[in-house]
Amino acid sequence: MRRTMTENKRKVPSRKANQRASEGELAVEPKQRKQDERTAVLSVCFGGGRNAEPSRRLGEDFFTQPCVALAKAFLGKVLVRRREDGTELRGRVVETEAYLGGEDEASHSAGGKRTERNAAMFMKPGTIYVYPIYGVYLCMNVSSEGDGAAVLLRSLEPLQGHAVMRQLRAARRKDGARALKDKELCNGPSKLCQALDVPRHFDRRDLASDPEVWLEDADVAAREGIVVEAPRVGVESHGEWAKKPLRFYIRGNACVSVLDKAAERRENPSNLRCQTLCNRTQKD
DNA sequence: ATCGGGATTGCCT
DNA sequence: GGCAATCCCGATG
Repeated sequence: MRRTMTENKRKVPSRKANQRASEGELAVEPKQRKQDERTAVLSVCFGGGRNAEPSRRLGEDFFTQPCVALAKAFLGKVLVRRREDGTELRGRVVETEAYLGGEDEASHSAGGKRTERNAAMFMKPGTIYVYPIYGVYLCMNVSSEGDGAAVLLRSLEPLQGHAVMRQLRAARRKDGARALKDKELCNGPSKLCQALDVPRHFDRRDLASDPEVWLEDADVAAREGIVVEAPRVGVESHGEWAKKPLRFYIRGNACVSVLDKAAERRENPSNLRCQTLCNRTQKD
């Protein structure tokens, strides 16, 4: 079998490692847990901490809006992952991309193309679309209004569960590699899937009603003027659609995966800075 | 059955 | 900042 021959040589995580990472065998060391709790307290302070509220979960109505509007609306909201042991992992969405379907050549659903893989893109708004990329990684999208349209989640600012996230991410890295900084835990579409333990089989689930993953409203919303609009990442080969500003991120947030300085200057020449939770609590 | 490319990441220079 | 790793999916014959 070819796989067993190459298994040992791989630098990228083996299938076994992936499985391990998603089964939650990883113990959290006491030291890290302590740090985790401290950060969680910070989040509550800065975030407003209205925990008494019945539920901040966003429902179907939220997801039922046009793709670009939803991609922007996602910014500042909090993605929550509840694992089997009850652990809740939280991250603020700081970077998204809109994939419109139809005319959008960079979309998996370009030209209305519908396959087994991308079926979730055509399902009701709020449906999760998880697909594998480059053989080893996953990306998570959420269906919006519009046929075949979906929003790619690109980056999160970790808010709760840093230690678990770090474990999940480290499981796929070289032994002895340096520990990841907080801002590196979820600063990429596949990194956030690893850190929040979002598995492939979440594909076609409903973000509005699923018990293991949901989206929460937050007190710190992305305000007008702090959202940068830039071309999407990694779609270079898709002609004029590659240039359209369909990527959105929170200006100044340290957890954004790829900055576009030119776009930032274009939108606000005065070099405005936005301090968000991430910047204040990141130590690097 | 086979083939080509990809909404990425991590490691090395 | 370059580039290899790695394999699934969809297209094609």
